[in-house]
Amino acid sequence: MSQITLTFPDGNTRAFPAGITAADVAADISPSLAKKAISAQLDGAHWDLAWPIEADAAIAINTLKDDAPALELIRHDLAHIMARAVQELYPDTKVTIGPVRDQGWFYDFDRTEPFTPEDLGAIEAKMKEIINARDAVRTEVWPREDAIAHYEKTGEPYKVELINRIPGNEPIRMYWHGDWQDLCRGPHLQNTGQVPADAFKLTHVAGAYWLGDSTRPMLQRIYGVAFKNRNDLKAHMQMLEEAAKRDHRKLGREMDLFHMQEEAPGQIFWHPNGWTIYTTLQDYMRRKQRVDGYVEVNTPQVVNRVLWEKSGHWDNYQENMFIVEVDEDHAREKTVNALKPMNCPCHVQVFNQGLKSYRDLPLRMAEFGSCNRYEPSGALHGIMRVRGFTQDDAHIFCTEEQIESETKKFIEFLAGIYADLGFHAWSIKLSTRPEKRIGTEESWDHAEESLGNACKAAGYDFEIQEGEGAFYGPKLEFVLTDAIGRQWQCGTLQVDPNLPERLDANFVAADGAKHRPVMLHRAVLGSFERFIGILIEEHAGKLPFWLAPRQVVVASIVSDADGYVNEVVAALNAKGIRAEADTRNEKINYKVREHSVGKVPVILACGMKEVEERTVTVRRLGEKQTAQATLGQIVADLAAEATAPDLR
RNA sequence: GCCGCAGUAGCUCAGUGGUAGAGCGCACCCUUGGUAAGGGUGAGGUCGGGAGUUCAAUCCUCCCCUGCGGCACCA
Repeated sequence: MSQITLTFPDGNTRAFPAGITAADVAADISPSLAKKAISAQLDGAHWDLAWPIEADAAIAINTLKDDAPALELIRHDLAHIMARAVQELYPDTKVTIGPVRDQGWFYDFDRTEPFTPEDLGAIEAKMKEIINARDAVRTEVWPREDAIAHYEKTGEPYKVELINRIPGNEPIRMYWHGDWQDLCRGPHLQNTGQVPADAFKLTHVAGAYWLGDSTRPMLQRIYGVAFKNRNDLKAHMQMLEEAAKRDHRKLGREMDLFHMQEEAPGQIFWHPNGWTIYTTLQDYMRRKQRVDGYVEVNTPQVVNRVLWEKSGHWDNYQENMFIVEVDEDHAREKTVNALKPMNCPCHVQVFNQGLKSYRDLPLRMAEFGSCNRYEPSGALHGIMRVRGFTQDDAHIFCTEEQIESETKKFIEFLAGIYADLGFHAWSIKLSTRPEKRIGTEESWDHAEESLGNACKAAGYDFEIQEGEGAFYGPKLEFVLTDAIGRQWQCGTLQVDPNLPERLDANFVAADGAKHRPVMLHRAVLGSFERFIGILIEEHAGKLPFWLAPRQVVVASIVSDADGYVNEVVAALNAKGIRAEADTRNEKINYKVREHSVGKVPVILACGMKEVEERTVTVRRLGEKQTAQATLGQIVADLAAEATAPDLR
């Protein structure tokens, strides 16, 4: 029998017979390791303990202490355990796929009856039984035809389809624990008992299309989360509670920011408090854009279909547009218009007015463009995904040679804004040419290279998303990470040579001839509506002072102080600070609680002592301690604090 | 759009085949209280919309609308 050499993490090497398993290697090291072992890394690849090793390799034995492989295996085997539990409880159920995902896994089932929340409890109990049975996991590589025949016999058509989709050179691996059987590439734990029985939870059921294809059957997907121990599970459940507390829909109601109602689904009724955030943010963005060399325009909401036909939206995007038909007097046919779903075609119209010279480029044309899109009903979500919204949109008309420098300039612009708004963790993704595309390979090469170079020149790394670009050009996406670790794609920059072509935009170059400009579609926030939703969740409603809709409440402790309270409010208002008086017939405890719950950053309390000394007692949101300040001092301090970051 | 679940007072929710209830909020009164809910009284509901079953529907059935969780979508 031939020998192989395995190298251990400490650098030692040993010879073993070829075909030895990682389990044997672990047992050879120590019986305790053999028991604790869950899998191995073989030349970096995740390797099942039971798989034979046929060649020289670097090997490391994983135990539950190794987070990544441990969680991977726990979640993966729980998917199988859940599928077995489901089939034991509901034998008419057909299994499909069940991958590891996020903090857990899901498994899709085909069953006529819907799963109920009570069913989840029963499934969870059955899973615990299976774990406690400590059934050994066994896998075998089968010939493809045998596996297909097996699943045809057992009535699992989805498995047959999966096998047919596995590339020909890959082994068909059959999996068992107990008598239950599944198809799976592995690796797996040694037995079901290695899964912690108290660190997982089934979370919810939802519909999901087979293979993610909306033309295929809708399956039932059960989601679960799993960790290495009970405490981690508990921490995860607490994180979910925290996210629920931060939900902008809940805070929006509590802080009286906005509401939505069924006569206008996907559109927002902004209340005074919410609109204050909106306009404060918009004023800030407008100042930033002016400083950065943008011109601002405003273009029509309702535009005849003729323009949308020229721009290509009518063909490609019609089902997402609000169509407005107008029956004009004596007209044979109704005039057909659409609410603009985006601003770019209108911006080209502005560009096309008059003759443009190369000296006009780059031309940075911004609009806080109100757009309406008929989003699918299932996509709507609070103010994050709506049908009526305003983008911080701009189009940079430039030459191909200017793409790189304009992109670099934009990245720096965006970085400054994210920093001002308190977002320090963000990353860039570069989406490259998709399979279905227009344009020459040379222009794609140049555009992709320009975007990549611009990132590097600005000092940022980027991740490539192969084939994810738009059909007309590559794009950058800017992704924020929020306070509780969630990611939000906000900023974007897309290279577009297509629309100038379709709408016949041109400029006179130095050679005296007409040339086609390139458009860079770009946004920093994305939409104000969505970004404000993100801000609310990021700060759990406790917005920075300059953005807070109600910045200060001045509260009287006794009614004899009411006059002085009004004087303090007037002094603050005179400096542009959003301050209100609370002179209601309530105790100071009550007022403090109410305004704390309402996320007012500063409460100034005034009793007779303050009236006599012409001071205020300052209480900051989230702080138990109070401080004294003179009236003049607090007005000056808060005025400084209320200044937007770009004006400091 | 698809699958599932839900819709009762401004908010959070309970409830019943015989036309509804709590807490908070709101209004008024008492109370002038020093940093997260002082006390009392009162007003407030076409039980999401429509149709059906029934002597009788907020409750049962069907259709629609909206929301929630996913999926698909996000040019």
